[in-house]
Amino acid sequence: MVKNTVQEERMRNYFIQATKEILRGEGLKVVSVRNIAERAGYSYATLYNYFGDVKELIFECINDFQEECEEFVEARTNKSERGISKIKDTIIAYANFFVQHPGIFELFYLEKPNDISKKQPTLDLIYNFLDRLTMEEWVYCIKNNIKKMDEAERMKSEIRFIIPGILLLYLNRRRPESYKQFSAELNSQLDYILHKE
Amino acid sequence: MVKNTVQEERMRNYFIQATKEILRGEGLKVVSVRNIAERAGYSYATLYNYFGDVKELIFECINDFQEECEEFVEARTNKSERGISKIKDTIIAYANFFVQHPGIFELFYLEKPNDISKKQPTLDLIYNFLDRLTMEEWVYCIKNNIKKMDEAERMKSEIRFIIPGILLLYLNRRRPESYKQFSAELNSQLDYILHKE
DNA sequence: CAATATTATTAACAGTGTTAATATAATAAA
DNA sequence: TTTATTATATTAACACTGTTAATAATATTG
Repeated sequence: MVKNTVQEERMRNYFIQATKEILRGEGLKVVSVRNIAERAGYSYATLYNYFGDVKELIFECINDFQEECEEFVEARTNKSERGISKIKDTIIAYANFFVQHPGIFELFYLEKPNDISKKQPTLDLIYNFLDRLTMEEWVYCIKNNIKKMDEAERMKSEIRFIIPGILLLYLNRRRPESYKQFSAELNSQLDYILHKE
Repeated sequence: MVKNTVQEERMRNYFIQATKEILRGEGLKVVSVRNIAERAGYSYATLYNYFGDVKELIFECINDFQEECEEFVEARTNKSERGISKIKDTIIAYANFFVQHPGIFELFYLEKPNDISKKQPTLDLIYNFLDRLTMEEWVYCIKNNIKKMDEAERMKSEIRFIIPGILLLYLNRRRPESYKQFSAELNSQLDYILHKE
């Protein structure tokens, strides 16, 4: 029984890895049951022995990608000056991760699960992801009297919405048109949000 | 030649109206070539005599829906107190339009055209839509020294990103979980953005 | 080794967008 | 008015999509 579960988990992982490869490379639009299965080395119907439907499989990738995103951000901010400066760098790194992997942005924010109620924990992870990435530094800021607690909360909630917003418009609507403009806009927004009052 | 163009425009409109009906009712996921054509009273292949592909047709609906949204907002704000108060009401009405028509939100912000370069004017319309809806009141605010020009610009650009962001998370990720919470969050964000400094 | 239970595969169904060949309708010329 | 031409609409077909049921292959147990 235990052994069975291990094998089952292994199989699930083959499909998850295959899906991740396609998502990272060609993007969400070329993710298909037959496509995934071929890359995993199995028939398309085999997939249904391990996942209820293809959306379930696709959403499984979110956890893995969050870890990758975390590493990506970590690698780009570990030398940042502590406090607001590091928070800003973290958010910029977070945004750049999605600019480099627009397919993952689609997965995180655009793709709808078949049964949204079943994916509540995953949706919560997405919603609170930036909070989690910056939490340590916010604590640092409050402890060192750089920001007050309610001030920090306000900024966090503003950032929670503005980052998906600016990414949505840039990645999905090409506004602003160039990365340079996007980057400048993001920088300006963050400076304003983080330094006011 | 002229007559021909008129008829052609009439035909295009049959398909556009059919598409709009489906979008408003069942949403983007049930929009299909055969579905649209049936509702328009034509065969599915006829559609391709008037539109290059189905995405082109779908994007044609954006103009019409913008007008509807404008009327929706107008009807809900014509008695608002002029100035910041009316700007806030306008933005809330704008958001509520999409809450009541999530399919139209998908169309405006989520759906990707086949050839994004061909849809630049439409994408610009979307990007500047809220600006257009609030422009008159911003002018009013500046003229009456309620806000300075650069202050107003900052607020406009903040709103440009935060509104799609909060709508994206609520409509696509069910965060926050209830409309009441969403509404409170939106209200709080707007108060903060519009009244600071 | 034989019987059973698991797991993987193929075939099929109902969809999707799109194109080419065909049928129908409207127009122009005789 | 009848014929020839052109424009428009329709059906058939192709290559996809997700999903399920029946079948084939494999592994496990008696």
